[in-house]
Amino acid sequence: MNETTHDVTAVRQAKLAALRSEGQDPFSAHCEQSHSSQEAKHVFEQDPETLLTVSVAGRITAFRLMGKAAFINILDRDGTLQAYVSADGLGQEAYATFKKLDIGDILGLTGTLFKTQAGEITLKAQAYTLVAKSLRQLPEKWHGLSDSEHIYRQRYLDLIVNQDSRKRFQLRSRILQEIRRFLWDRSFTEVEGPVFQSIPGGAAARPFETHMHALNCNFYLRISLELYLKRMLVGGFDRVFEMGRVFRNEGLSRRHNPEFTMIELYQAYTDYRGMMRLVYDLLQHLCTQVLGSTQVHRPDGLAIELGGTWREISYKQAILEATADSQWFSRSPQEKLEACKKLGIQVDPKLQDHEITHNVFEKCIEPTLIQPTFVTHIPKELCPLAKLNPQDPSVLDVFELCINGQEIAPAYSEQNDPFIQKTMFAAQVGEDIQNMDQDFITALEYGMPPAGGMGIGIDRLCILLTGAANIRDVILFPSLRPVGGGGES
RNA sequence: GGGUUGGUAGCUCAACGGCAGAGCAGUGGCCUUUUAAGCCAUAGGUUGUGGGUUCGAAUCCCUCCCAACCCA
Repeated sequence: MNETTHDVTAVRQAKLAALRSEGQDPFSAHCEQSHSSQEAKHVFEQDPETLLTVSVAGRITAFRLMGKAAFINILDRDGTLQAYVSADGLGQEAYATFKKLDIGDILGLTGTLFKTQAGEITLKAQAYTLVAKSLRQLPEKWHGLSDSEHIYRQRYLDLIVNQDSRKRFQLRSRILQEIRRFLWDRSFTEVEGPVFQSIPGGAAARPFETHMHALNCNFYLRISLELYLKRMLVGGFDRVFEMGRVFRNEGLSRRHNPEFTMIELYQAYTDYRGMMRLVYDLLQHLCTQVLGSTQVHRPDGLAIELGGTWREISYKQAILEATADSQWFSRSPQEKLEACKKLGIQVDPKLQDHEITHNVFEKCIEPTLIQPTFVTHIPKELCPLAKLNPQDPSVLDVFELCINGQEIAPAYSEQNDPFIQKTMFAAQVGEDIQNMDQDFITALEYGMPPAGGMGIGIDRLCILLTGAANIRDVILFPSLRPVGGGGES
């Protein structure tokens, strides 16, 4: 190398050019992978005597060169494998070329397995193929990447060098897999509703708007999965679920990303009580199948126990306890606002009566619900899609499952009376009658079976189960402002 | 939207008004059981951006950009 040795990219491009001039393809398409790193270790442990030839492939993450031999670490989908590469094994000529490889290059390696003096299962290389020359320098091996912006913008680097991150996203995939398996085992059908909706229903949230040229009209991105899954109930799919992305054009925070993943499921001929059992069983399934434990730990070390019996409390009871006021629900809005001040929470005085109470729930109660808690029977004003409780028609036959100070899963006895549903919608949309999903009412008029329904925030569930501190730690590519501050102000 | 903190070599971090440094990575050597390999040598900087104060600015002040945390 010459005067440009300080520029790593230039050095590597020179190496690339040298390989090409020798007639080698630095991006060879051919590479055999008979075993992953962990599979290779496993077969060796099963039978250390037989000299089995294996082919592994992956990225060089460490290069320890010692004259006529070198140890390298190869990173692949399930971990790392050490390889021992020597002039003896490869031949003088191939070894001379091998020595010029870099950390970051992707290789295929073929050889036999052995155990080093230090006891590590290692591949003794007989041949290698360079399949991708890396032209850029990887982040440091020991500290990895720690700059959060860098981690989110170039997640691929985070995944290469930060093993915690790699494991967390593998765990997320396992969680999704086991949720599906759990529901498939209970005869649920997975379906897919529309992302573009002319009336974004099923929740109260500010939607994203977009224009569809083919139909020359505006659509919203869905904010919930609910109304189309209920149409599936009408259509006779009496156990359905959808797991997918929903979009809410609201704030970003430690707990919110504008696009996030939800699962919603609907089971006919049951109710919110059935959903309680289902979500409990689901969490037990995830604990045993994915975590191997019913206990999870937050970043601050606090333990959350997901086994055993979960606490259940009614919304009203929770409010009475939090406010220490047995007459709370007969107080005037002014009295409630005064009480909120004493509780130390800021509440917008323009809010309606039930919204003031709900502020108490969100700010004083929900954050304290660390261990799993079913909060049942929320006031009817908070949701238009659930059935009223027959004994107390001011509340709904619903629960919100709270864990880790967050709402993880709301579930309802679903409203299937088209007259009540229409009244509830009308109260919600007020004058904006065109914002009512009339086709949904029509569907209910054909008859929807009684059903229990539930939504689970997958990202929050992953935060809980992986012990993550931030929603961005469980979303591969979280929403960020484009580099250079693109877009309007 | 408000407040706080941060942005320095490829990465992780020092320097906090007076010559911009270290470790790893890189480059050139030595080294056939290492594993944050080791030893010797060596290159690498428009200190996020634009302005200001100053004899002198990475450092102090202001604008803007990006991010994190807290609050709304």
